[in-house]
Amino acid sequence: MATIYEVAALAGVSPATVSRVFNDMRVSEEKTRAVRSAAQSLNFTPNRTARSLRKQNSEVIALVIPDIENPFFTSLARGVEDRAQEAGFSVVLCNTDESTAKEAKYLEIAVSENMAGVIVAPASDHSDLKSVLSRGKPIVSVDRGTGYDIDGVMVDNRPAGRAAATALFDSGYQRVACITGPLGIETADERTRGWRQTATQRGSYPIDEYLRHANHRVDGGRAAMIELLSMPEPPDAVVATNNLMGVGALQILSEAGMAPPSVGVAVIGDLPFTTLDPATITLVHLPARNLGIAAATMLIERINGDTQPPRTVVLRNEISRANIPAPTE
Amino acid sequence: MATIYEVAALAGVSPATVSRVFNDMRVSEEKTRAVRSAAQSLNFTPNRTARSLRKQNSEVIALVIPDIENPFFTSLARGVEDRAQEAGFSVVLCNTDESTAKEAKYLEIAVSENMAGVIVAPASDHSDLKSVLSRGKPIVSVDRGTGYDIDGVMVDNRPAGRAAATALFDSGYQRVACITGPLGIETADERTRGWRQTATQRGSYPIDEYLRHANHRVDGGRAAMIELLSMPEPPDAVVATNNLMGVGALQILSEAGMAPPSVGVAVIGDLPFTTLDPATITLVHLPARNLGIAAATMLIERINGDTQPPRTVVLRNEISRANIPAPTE
DNA sequence: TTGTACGCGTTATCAG
DNA sequence: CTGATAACGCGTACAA
Repeated sequence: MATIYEVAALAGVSPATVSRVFNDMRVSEEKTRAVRSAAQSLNFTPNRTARSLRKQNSEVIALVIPDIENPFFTSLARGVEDRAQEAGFSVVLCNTDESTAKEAKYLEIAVSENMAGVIVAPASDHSDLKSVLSRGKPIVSVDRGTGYDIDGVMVDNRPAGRAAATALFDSGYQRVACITGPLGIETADERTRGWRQTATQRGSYPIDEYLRHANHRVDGGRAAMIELLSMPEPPDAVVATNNLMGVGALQILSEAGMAPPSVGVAVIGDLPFTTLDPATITLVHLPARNLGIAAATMLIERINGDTQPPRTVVLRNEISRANIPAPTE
Repeated sequence: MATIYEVAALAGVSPATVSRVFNDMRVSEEKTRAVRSAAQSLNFTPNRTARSLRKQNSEVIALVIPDIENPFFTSLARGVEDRAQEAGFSVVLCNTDESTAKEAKYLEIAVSENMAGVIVAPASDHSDLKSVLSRGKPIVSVDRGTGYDIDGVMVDNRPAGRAAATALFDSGYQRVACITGPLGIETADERTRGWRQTATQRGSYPIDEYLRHANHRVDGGRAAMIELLSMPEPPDAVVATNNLMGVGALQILSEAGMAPPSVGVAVIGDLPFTTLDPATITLVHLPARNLGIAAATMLIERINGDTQPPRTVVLRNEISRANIPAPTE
């Protein structure tokens, strides 16, 4: 691996001049050409580690997410990437697998690798961001809150929960259950509250018996749906507070021959890889990609020196509502 | 951000000793404690950039993939991560968006950030890996070949194409079309050859008229399926050579009221987020996660100094065959 | 415009 | 076992 010294020697200039060529500083035409051709023939590339050590920063931003197998987060990642590319940043993804330990490790890596900044979708509401904050690195949270006073971009979760439940009641369903995520994950908790609010208003059944906590994946949704179906008086509709659990619930219903609209289903999030008839199911769309774009935009502003007080931006979500009457009992 | 010097000063030892403490070298009990508590109170963490510059390597491996929104690759990523974690490596993901330019950039970053090695699922069959190879960095390719003589792990693509087509003919379908990826992507080309072989043997129709090239995503599958359906004599079955195009084809068929088994569908790859009845559709399962595990295993061997000649391992895939007779015409 | 020389934070070498 | 010191490869005052 060639260094600027070797390039300098070959080009007959000083190392500093080589450095200048690769940093767009004033260098005469002539020497520039000499340096470039020398670099070419040695196939030299500036060593980012050294550069980063010297300049105390780099052009890459870290995106830390809890589940890389969830299309919601990959879509968010695309948003971040697209925005970052425009601004000349590269982005590396770190998957925490919903573990605050792995999360802490990746955050640690991000700062000690001198990355320009980090965007984190926290694994839980007690994620530890101190390693980043104490170093004054720019950071913004997406999707979930953190308990720290930092930039963040979220969706309005409670209204999403309300919208999902309301759509189901409006269609004529009577007992609307809810499959939600683990306790301590803000998005799940808030969506659940939204569901509970409207269920309390519009339903006349023991609401909290129809609430199930599951892991945020397909198998969680499956297990919860099975439980619900085995109740003495099963629900006739269900709200899933994220996409994957929605898929799980739908799978179980399909396998039981109770696919919508036989049992009503509303999902908060998108189902990009299904072949379902969109008319039979209520989707509360989450703007995952825009979440990523917004987060990247804020982060880049901070990296460029923006110093205003922390902001939280809330993106609206839109419902694509099924208008299927529930089957009369 | 504290340095070993500050820690050393506070602990009353030399910087070298601090370094030794953080590298598990022989240091007396006493000084070790002093250093640790000093480090604690300064909340010091070794600077990875400096360490990496000095040691000329790091503990992170780069995984470069063409489409982070494709569940096949995220599943592969999980395999890589799980294996890497065990061995004490962290992995960062880089999304090339099927662009050899972005790919080259990320490979460049990987080497110039002194990463331990890279696993790449090449964006095309003329991907440029020179930046990595010329530096002697360990590298292994997954899923797709490269034209370089390096370690690789693949699936047996042609048999997969044959299996998909065969299952459809066996079910009684007559005109089996094929929706495949862009030319120049080895996996797609090979699977197409497999389809063509059996179609030539078992079909009596102008085979190549029933071949469509599409991008590797859902919209590609949709567009291709629409084209096929608008033929004067449409196919009565179709092979999709990857998961996303399969989803696209299925969406169009569902929307047209021609869902399987009305029109036969075989997909090479898995459909993790569908709610389809698995019995109506033929899946040639691809061991994405195992691909990742195998690749990571090989890479780590190289990182640890293994120096045998490059190997290619081929993973078998298994068919989950639908046994639905085609509707009689 | 160009060159010299120092430092970014660590680890490795060499004495002690 | 411990300490001083020289790299690792680059960017940037400072001087010319």
